[in-house]
Amino acid sequence: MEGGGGGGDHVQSSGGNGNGNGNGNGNGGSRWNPTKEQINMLEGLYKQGLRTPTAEQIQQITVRLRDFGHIEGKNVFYWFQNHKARQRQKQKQDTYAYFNRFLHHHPSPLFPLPYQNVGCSPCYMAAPKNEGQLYHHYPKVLPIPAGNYSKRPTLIPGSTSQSQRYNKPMHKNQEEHHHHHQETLDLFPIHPTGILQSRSGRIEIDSNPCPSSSSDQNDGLNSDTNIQYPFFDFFCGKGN
Amino acid sequence: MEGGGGGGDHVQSSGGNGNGNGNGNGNGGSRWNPTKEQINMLEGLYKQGLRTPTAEQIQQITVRLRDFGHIEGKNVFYWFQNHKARQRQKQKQDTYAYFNRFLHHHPSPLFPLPYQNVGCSPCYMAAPKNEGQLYHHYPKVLPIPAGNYSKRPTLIPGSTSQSQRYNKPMHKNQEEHHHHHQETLDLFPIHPTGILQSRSGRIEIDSNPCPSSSSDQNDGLNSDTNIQYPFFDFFCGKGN
DNA sequence: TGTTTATGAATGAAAG
DNA sequence: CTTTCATTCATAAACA
Repeated sequence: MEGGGGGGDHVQSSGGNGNGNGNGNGNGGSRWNPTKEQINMLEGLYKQGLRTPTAEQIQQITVRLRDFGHIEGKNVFYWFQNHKARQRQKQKQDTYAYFNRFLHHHPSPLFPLPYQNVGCSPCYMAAPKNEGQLYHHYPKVLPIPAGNYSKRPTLIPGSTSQSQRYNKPMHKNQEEHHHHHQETLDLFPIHPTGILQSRSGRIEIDSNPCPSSSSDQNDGLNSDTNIQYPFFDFFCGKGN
Repeated sequence: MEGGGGGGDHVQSSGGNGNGNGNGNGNGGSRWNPTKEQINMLEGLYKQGLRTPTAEQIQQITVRLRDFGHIEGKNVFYWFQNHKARQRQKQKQDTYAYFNRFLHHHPSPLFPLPYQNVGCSPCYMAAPKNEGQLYHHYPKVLPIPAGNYSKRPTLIPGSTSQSQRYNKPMHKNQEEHHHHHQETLDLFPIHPTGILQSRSGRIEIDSNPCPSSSSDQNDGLNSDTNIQYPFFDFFCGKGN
């Protein structure tokens, strides 16, 4: 939408065609190009209130829409994401314009002022420009005191006292604290020969060349599933 | 990776270093824009098994990557978070798609059987060039075909599952899967009156009275705007 | 056919 | 860790 907004109407004649999609088969690699039917259905769902379908819903929708042309789950997902975001964006502009007018010259009291909180809260209320929807958007609270990111000082459950986690992004201050110290040794040892055995924080140098736990799922789990001894390899440019 | 969409391919040959980032110094309002080298290194670490670096590791990595452009600890932190989450999402979607096909043979003359994988992994899913890799985890295949697949309505490459609790909380009893008449039932119910249950949070399958947990902050609409009961209307052509 | 608009895709950042 | 939001890139489609 950055384009600014024209009146474009992507009418794509997918009329009776099974798929107006160019990549229908060859998988051309191009991006998904929804057919008119698909768009219609998606919009219908959106209008009905669907905004963030779950994975299952997405699958179901995908299956349904597949009758009208090639489509994948991610297409549906992205469609909703984009549509929602752009609707919001549009509305934001409208809201802005609305207030703009309002602020400039106070019109008569008969215009549909959303609520009473005009100008009381830092957040702006969406203009009443609902397309006959049952809901309105934008309750959105204002940007918070953008302080530091570490709002969650909690250690990862299960993390050992020693292995401190990177709770949250910190201020750009402390990170550069130390200059190039040699503490990088742990992670980026320079000696090609040995693997360090000290486990700094989470890095765990395991002499075991083949950890059995490679379940992707648990990777973030508290266990030290991540064995990253080979770091030095990577950074030393010597794969092995 | 960045190639596809957002990241774009801003070829920022970070060669000259300095920083391919736009936010150089002026306070940089922009977000971090990783250089190719940075991405490569991060991916290398990821492939080596690093998934949730500790604060220290993040520091070290940051310092190292800084040679290739501006970067902060939080960038590294977020990168790993996102990368991991998205890898997982992909996997999930694949899983869904897989089962989806599995459950009901989709008779699509147009689509050859093997189109399963979403062709989206521009970068991260690069070819299996694990030369220096000691092990990689890409479970890709799903285990447990037995049934218990829907442990949680997670998402697709981004699908969103908000109120996951509603999805299928009643498995406890049935232990194993169940008859999926048609996965579409949830989304496209056929009952004529579906509109009763005001707010089923998300699409609700069986008459589970989901609590009014408005946990989802929603994408912007305040109330649980996602009312999707009328889906059937739409898809049945009756609603409106 | 070149320019503009609309929108699919991706991903950094952050909230929950 | 999970989910959502915002921003940006890339490109098909519409337009002149």
